[in-house]
Amino acid sequence: MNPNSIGKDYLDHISIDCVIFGFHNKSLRVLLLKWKTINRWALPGGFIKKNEHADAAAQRVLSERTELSNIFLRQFHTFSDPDRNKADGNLDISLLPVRFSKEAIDWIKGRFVTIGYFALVDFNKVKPVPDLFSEECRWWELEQLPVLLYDHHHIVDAALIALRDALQYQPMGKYVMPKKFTLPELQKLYEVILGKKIDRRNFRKKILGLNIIHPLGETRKGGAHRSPDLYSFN
Amino acid sequence: MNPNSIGKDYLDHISIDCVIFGFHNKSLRVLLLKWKTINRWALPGGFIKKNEHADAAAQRVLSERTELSNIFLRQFHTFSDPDRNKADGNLDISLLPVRFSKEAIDWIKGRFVTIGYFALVDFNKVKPVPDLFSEECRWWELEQLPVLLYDHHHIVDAALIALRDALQYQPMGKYVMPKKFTLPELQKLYEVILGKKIDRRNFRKKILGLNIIHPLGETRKGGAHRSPDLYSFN
DNA sequence: TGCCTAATGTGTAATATTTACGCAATAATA
DNA sequence: TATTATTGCGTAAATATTACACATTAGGCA
Repeated sequence: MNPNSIGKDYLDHISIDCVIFGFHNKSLRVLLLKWKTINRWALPGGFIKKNEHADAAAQRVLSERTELSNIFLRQFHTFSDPDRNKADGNLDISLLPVRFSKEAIDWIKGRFVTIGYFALVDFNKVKPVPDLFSEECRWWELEQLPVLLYDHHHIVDAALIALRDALQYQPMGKYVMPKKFTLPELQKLYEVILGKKIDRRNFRKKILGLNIIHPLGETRKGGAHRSPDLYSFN
Repeated sequence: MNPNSIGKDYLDHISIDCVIFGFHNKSLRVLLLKWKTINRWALPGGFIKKNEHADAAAQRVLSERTELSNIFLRQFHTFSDPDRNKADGNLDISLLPVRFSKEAIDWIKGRFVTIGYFALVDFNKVKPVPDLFSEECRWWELEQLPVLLYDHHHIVDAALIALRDALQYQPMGKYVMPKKFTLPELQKLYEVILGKKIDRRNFRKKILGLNIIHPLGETRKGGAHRSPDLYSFN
């Protein structure tokens, strides 16, 4: 994003925000940005070009932050509380990057209706990249998020609920699991998303019955006990 | 809405559109507006005031069109195709109401990202009221919609899918059925929303098991055969 | 080397939910 | 009063979900 394009090339008062989910070490994570100067963590987001689809804008933000393309992306809700950017009362966005013009700063400080998306990515393939507003981009465990900018924590909560609902219909493990994985690993993913324990044996039966994964004939070595079989999505 | 407030009191490039569902004579219906001059039917919609929540804007539009308050309302998707208002290539919005200023007409002709809501109302309680752009407001059977403005037909389709999904989780008959109704009537509602036939006896078992309705001890007279019992939602 | 431990793979039984369908009761019509 | 079509009520079959027993395996350790 070009600092000079702020407030000119984009639609006014509309933004998109992405809750990017990854899975690593048995825990669900989201990719966050640390905003400059104000030192607050926030969701990756951006604006919509005057002739751009919001989905395209989200996909653009996603590729910029992760260096991935063709990411699983789904719009889940639009947040329009007129005071949603005032949740942080003591926060002055104008302290942000100095290279913005006064007009651009006024533009950014205005009200934004934001379209929320959630994305699913392979944790191992992501190369986190900060944007113009941020100095750092990294994964956070969903269970241990820092204080977030504005209403972003609320957006994350809503995204998780949307993901949970979606998982009932559509098996989306494909987008978050690495190429090779074990059934216990996949089960853990389901457990953290659904927020409940699942019986090993029933889970196996269910997933294998869906015919969406196949065994590779290999096992994951190195564990303390019996080596679990490795699978891949079809 | 005051014609002079167009393009001034509202957020630019953002609108809301409502798919208002009603149920009458065994069929699902939506409330549509016939736009002046261009004579095309469209969804009731409106703009968001500069300090207004989109939900409030939708509720406002809803009460204006139906003369009802406290309507069941749910946001389901935001439509952002930059060309969505160009689907009607030969349509010139500027032919619309003469009392708008040139600025207002330019504003309206611009791109709009629209937040889609669906609403459930009691058909019998609605008094359809046209808005500033329209000369008529009336119900249309979902199965026999006319050609709609822009991408509104697509919005209706998406709303129906959202309603269908929601009905699985939450019994929403309460909002569309009249105070007194029979089980076969309620069943028909489910059938038209879900798009499939349901077994009478299983439907009865399921609904009664939910403990959301109670018999009134009366029956609906006048039918050609056995009079069905009347129920109300709790 | 061989036992212990804990996790995985496989199977089966119990339970709950969904689906299918038979039959009696009833109200208008002829 | 018989006919007909629809409603109310009940039961059985099929399917899906849940619970749980037991054998297999790999590393740890004596």
